[in-house]
Amino acid sequence: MKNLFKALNDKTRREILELLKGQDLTAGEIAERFNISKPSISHHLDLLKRADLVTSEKKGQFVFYSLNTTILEDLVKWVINLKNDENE
Amino acid sequence: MKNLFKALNDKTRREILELLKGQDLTAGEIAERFNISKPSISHHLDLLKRADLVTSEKKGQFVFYSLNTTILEDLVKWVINLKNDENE
DNA sequence: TATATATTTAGACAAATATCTAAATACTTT
DNA sequence: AAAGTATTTAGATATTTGTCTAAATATATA
Repeated sequence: MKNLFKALNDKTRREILELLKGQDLTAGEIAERFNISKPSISHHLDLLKRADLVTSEKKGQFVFYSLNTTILEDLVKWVINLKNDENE
Repeated sequence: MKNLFKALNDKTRREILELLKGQDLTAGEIAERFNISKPSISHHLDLLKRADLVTSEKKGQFVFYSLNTTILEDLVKWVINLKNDENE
């Protein structure tokens, strides 16, 4: 959970996730969408990967990134637990 | 959303929310549960309040804090949106 | 093989963050 | 009114974080 909350606590990273919602993209394609250097984007992608929010696959010289939403189930569970037990 | 993600990105603050799940507590009672100074806890409570995750009410010299989970609905919506549109 | 393209790694730096102690503020009690 | 309790505010400091440029690595192509 620690890595998950950390990864989500950045606007750029959240926007990357939203970009990947529609399609898989290469690191370069992702970087194009932001006014941020490629190394910085690479760093954000690394954090997203550590949080298991994205997966990556190398194809030739490109690295394709994909959204992985299964991990978000844990977040929803955490929230629901907080809401449900509130009045017990 | 910015304040919400920020507030949740800290173990102590998440634990404060879990404490408040069962009952309202004063700032001092919350501080007792952690090996952290009262001013630091006060600061955490301030961040939680800014994120609208807790509300506070002064009663005499005490300040009671309560959990507010309604704001978490926004978080769940954000997650669900990310999950749902994934393959459209 | 040499050069170009894609991406990551390394190192530096400024800004943000979590923590502390000391002091200020607010309320209660003697 | 003075002293005690509860909480917050202020200011300092070490750590973490987001960003950059330069360099390294990996793959493709001429």
